[in-house]
Amino acid sequence: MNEIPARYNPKEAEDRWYQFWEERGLFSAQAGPAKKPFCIVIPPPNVTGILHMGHALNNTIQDILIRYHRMLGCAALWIPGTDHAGIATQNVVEKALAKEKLRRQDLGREKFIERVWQWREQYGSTIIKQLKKLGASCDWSRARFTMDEEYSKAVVEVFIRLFELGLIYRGTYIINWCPRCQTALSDEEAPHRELKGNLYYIKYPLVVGHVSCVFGLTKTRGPRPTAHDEYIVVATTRPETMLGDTAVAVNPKDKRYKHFIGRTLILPLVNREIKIIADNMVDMEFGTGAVKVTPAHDPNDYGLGKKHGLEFIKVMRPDGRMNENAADYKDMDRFEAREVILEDLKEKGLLEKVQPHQLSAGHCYRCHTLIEPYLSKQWFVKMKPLAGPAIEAVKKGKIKFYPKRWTKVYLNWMENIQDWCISRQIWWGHRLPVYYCKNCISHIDIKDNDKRLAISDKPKGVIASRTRPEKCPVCGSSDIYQDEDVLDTWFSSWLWPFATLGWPNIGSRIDKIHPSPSTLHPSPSDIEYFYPTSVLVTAPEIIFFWVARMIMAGFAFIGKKPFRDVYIHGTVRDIEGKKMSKSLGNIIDPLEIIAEYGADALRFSLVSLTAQGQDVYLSKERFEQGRNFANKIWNASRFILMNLDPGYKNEDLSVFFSKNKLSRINRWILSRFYAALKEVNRSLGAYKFNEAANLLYSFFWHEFCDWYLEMIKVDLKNSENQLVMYKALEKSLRALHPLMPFITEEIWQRLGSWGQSPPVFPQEGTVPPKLRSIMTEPWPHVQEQIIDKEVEKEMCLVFDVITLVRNMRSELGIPLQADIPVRVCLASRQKRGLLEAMSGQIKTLAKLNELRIEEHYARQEHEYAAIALGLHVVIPLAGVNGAGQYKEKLTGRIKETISAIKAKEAVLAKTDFIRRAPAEIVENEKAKLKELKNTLSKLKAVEDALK
RNA sequence: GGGCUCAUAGCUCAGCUGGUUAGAGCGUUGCGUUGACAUCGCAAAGGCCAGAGGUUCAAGUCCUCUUGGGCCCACCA
Repeated sequence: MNEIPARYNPKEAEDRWYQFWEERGLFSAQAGPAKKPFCIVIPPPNVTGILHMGHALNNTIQDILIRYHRMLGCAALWIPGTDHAGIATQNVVEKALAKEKLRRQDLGREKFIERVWQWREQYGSTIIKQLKKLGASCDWSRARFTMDEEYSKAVVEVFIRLFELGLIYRGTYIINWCPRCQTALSDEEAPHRELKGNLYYIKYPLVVGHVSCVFGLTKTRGPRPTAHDEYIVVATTRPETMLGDTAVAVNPKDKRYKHFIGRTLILPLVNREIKIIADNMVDMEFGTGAVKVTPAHDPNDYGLGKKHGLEFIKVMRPDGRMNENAADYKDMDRFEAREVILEDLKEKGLLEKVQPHQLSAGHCYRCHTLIEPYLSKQWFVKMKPLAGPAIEAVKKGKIKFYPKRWTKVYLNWMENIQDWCISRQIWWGHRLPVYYCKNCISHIDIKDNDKRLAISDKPKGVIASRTRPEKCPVCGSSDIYQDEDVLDTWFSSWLWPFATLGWPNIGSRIDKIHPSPSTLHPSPSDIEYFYPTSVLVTAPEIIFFWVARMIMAGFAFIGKKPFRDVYIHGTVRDIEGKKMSKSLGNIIDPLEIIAEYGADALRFSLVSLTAQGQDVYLSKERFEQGRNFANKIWNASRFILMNLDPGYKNEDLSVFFSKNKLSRINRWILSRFYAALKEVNRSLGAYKFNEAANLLYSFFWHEFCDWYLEMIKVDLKNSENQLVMYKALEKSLRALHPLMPFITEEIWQRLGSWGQSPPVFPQEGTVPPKLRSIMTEPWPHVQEQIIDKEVEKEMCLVFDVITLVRNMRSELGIPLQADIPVRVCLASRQKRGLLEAMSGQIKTLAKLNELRIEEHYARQEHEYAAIALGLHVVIPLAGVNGAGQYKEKLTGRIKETISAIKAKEAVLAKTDFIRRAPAEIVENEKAKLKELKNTLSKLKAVEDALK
């Protein structure tokens, strides 16, 4: 007991208590009618993930909510898990293979997938371990992985259902193609970024009559002098795609080009004839008003191509190199081809000019490679029908975003939703449950040399099936093969809130383990009980990827929303406002912070910095605040533990209260505790975590430690003080527990069962065998009747007097060692009584050897200095050398007070104010004026006394 | 092009539905080893709340515009 170290050592305590909680199964929650459900599903981190500050913030918030609700008596379930993260994981494993000089193709699909699973076995739980370090109280027994067998069933089920509803289709479209990952990506996976590019103006020669203008086609003959109508200049940012041009489009209203419509051009470098077409889509203002049309390499041009029946000529291979349609440029990389093509055009005099041009283009969200709009056959989900209920639910407030502004972002995206490209040309993921009968289907993949495309791809001979079909249901052939593609990772993530609760197997896990003995009150299944989940805590980046899609999936497959609230926290940035990222090298590693300052310090600092919806700017020093606070809690507790007398009885506080036995100071601290607690409840209920953190911080540090503990030091062994200091600490620990789970447990356990016999105090470094845990103790209940504004006001006066004396001492340069006598003069008899009653504490805290409390301020000889704040506090000035300085300050203060009085008088002189402002406010202002005047007269009296 | 967001003390930020003398942490300056804590205590200095208009009895707070940061979305050849 008396060997409590002066410094808290988080390292040792944290692992010990985490193990304690986990071994006792305190994280698990079960469906049952006795409690209210509270459920959060974790945003599943990637299996490849390592804990960064974003995770730390995200999971701290969730853990606070879970621990808070657990203490409130809910069945609080936090479902953890990881995401298989298709492309990201495949990339990681491929990198590992590359070290062995292997490509995945060398292994083959099956062997490669085996390797990924191996990798997952070895490294996949890294982030889970790290979450435990943070203190996350997830129910680990329910951990899910999006590639689990059970989970995969949900994925297949959803695919089949959508397919049967006609909401999944296959088609050939321009999609976002990453030439490095060599897969299609959804629009969300190809975020736009600013690029510094050029706008190239290229001359396309006109065919005159039926004979081509041949200039520029041979290298020997240079361009001949040109008349205006001999070529059309088009502007492009991607000249390499010109090889696939099949038209040039102009606006039909454009007078400059009207007479060219329908005429033929020669496509330079490949010498193909292309037509000039007219379309309203063409912006006359941009470039030259004439646009080259490349239907196979640009989404806009694709539309034009379909509309005008143009040819679709692909000039690139999936790896971003030019194909056989690219004439001399075959096998060149797309960027190399651009350079060479520009050189060639320049040489032929066909490059009119080059203009710097800012543009933005899609980049692969996994490897940041510039996306190539690429024509290919992919699978899509029709999203419009799914969006309807998801829009309505948010509009009607059934699902609420915190902060509110994200509602608009969500609705805007949902209302303009595009079909979702879900097929990926990678190996790691859920393979499409689609099979083809060789016999039935002439299933021709697009070859690079296909110039014409069948636009419609009706699924004839395509079988979508939950299990691999033995035979073709149409022709009976057994020559069946499965689609090679896998599904977008997010196609499994969007099922997370219900797939983790056992869908589509509705039977509850609990039912299986503990069959309900009573038919009257059968245990609800997990999904019945916990779904819809309570709140989703996530980052803004994945609103479209994940949040919106989960809402759609919830309505589509369960018929209910997946969660009530969505809390969107800010992005973690460095102190310069840059997003923390590995590549920028500005990472602050949460694990390093935990090692150095402790998980509680990390959690507290993070949360106290997170105003709702604002980004968090971090530097390492920020965590010192959390560490210092943990140390403060530790030391205040240490002090209490050292002074707690085991002989006293831990009685029920309400008995004390009802007898009105408690001293003013004790009533005050309890009142302040409950007042703060009430605010904490309100803050947590509104997801204002920084407010909750700061309320508890300032209560504990500045009220409990700085005032309360200092004051009761006067009479520590008093049984009432013993009781209240114990109670206030114990309750504070419980209120702090969701924020700082480890240190609160450590101290709470050391407090043991004080006052009960026999007291149990665990030894340092050991875990007591049968102890309860603070994490399953009830959250303190706000005792309204204990909140006492009168007592708070009274104590304010006491604090004012002490502060005033200290202030004067400091100003007058009277050292703290010197005990001095002080006179306090005030008219109110009641207040005098109050100060009289508290004089012991006042004398101690202000270091006085004498405190005289008088009714009237009687002017004395020079030996007194004084200052007023509705009362006179008088300090003898004899032998003090700071007096001159003090006089100056006094004059300043008088001036300030006079101007404050003038300002108030001006306000009160306005008839509009008296007439329109609420009476309460007017009264308030009048009272203030009176007090100011009172203060002024006292200040003046002091000034006189000093003369 | 559309939308969002921020601008408050030297620094990083709070400030809920408009109503005391605008707060905190860090930093700065004094003083301090007082029975837990120097990862501490006491005190102090420091703000025309970005700028300009407007609404109101009353504006850091609401509205409009301007300036300057940040972010998101868009079929910006």
